[in-house]
Amino acid sequence: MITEQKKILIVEDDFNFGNILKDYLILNDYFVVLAKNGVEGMEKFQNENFDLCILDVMMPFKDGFTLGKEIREKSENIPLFFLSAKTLKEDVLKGFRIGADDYLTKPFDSEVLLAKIKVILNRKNFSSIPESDVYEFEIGKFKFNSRLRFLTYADEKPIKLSPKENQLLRLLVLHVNDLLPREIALNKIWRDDNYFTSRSMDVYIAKLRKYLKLDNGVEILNIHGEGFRLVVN
Amino acid sequence: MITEQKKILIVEDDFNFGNILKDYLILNDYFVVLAKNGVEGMEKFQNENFDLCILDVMMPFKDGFTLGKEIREKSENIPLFFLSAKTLKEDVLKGFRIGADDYLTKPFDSEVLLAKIKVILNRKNFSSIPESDVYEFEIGKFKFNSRLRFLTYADEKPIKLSPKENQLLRLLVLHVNDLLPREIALNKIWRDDNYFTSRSMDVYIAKLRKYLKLDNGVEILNIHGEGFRLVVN
DNA sequence: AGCTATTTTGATGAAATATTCAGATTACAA
DNA sequence: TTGTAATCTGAATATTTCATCAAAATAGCT
Repeated sequence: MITEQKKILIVEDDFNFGNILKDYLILNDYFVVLAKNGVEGMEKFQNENFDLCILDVMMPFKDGFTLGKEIREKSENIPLFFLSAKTLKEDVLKGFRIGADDYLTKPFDSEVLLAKIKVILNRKNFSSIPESDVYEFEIGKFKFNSRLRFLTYADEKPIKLSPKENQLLRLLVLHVNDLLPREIALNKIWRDDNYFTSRSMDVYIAKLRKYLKLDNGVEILNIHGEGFRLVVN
Repeated sequence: MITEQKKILIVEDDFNFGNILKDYLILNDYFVVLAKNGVEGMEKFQNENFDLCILDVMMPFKDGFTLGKEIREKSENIPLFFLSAKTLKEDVLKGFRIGADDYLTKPFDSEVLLAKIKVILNRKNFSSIPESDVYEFEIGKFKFNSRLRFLTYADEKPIKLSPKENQLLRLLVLHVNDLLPREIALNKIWRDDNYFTSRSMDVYIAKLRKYLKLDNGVEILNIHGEGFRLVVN
């Protein structure tokens, strides 16, 4: 499925509990990053792009509330759950005042947590239909629709692109006439940069070249050791 | 105050409890309507426009789950809370499966409920998007009424659609000629995205295709790995 | 309760897509 | 020029996703 896994940050100092939770969410098809304290949590949050954060409240050095507040300052919309053994009303309310979307008291049922995660991620999804995303391009005499995955030459009938072909062509177009570094493409499309993914990418470059041959003002050049370049004139 | 009061529907058969809750929310600047059973609740829901529904689960005649399901059929997006003394995991999960946004077990703290209400009503984009209540469509030579669940080809006698067929066709029409991502359809109609719901959706696509075959200017195309596309020319 | 319509589940095969491999060719650097 | 690494591309293989059918389960109705 091309629909990307949602990425969840868990910050939890209890190693065991954190890992169980992590495994459970992974099992349910989420991409999970586990940080074992507030400092590390903030670091990960800054460097990666998450769809949801789950924070333990009681942690040494930097507690969950403080971390939550910092996260809210950086991102006012990211869904935020607190986990805590503190069931005191005052703590719960504090969590919400900070901007939590929910506050789960330990022990909680993992399936219930999962249900809540789904609810909130779906809501976010629907509200932000990325209408602003560009998905129609011109490449010489081609028209390229990366949403419908069509590549159309003049009045010919559209060529259907596979997801990978489509993603790769889209990246090339976004860098048109400029270098698209191998590394970037591999990490974005294959989420990994190794010998095999690199070979795979070569195969897709070959396929795209075949399609683009229709217009000889368009070609994909290789920049040895660097990446590829889509040139249009 | 510039921001209009949000309108909340409470359905609760316990007269005392219902009124206390109502007064508390009014005190906190919400406009509140209290219905004392499921039937009355549905009636109010149909005739007025609410921003949030809070349903007691255990009620005579029509229980909260049933009511919740009916409300969800009418409105995919309206926030829905269940209140219940039933703390059993299975009940909670059932609530979420119906499409609840939260499930509060009695006794609960009113301030916590208030906090949760605020969170959900403040969620960006959500309070104000008027739900599309269009229900008459043309699909090539077909007329499609998603309220009556009829699909009519020219002057033939109308085909009755089942609820799921109807919902799916409606989503397709709303995205006509454009991609309807699997994920979106599954989350909206089945409230879950997994292997089995996905198989189920395929079955319904097949059914719809069979109906739509009458007009060969209309078809449902698959975009591999992405979703479906209703094309009309 | 018993009947009917609807929905889910599971299996199977087909189609589409992705990866891997092998043998060439090309680019680069010493 | 010569050796090595990088790239190219066709073809074989593997994997994922989709279509279809029929049985089982569920929900709705009288």
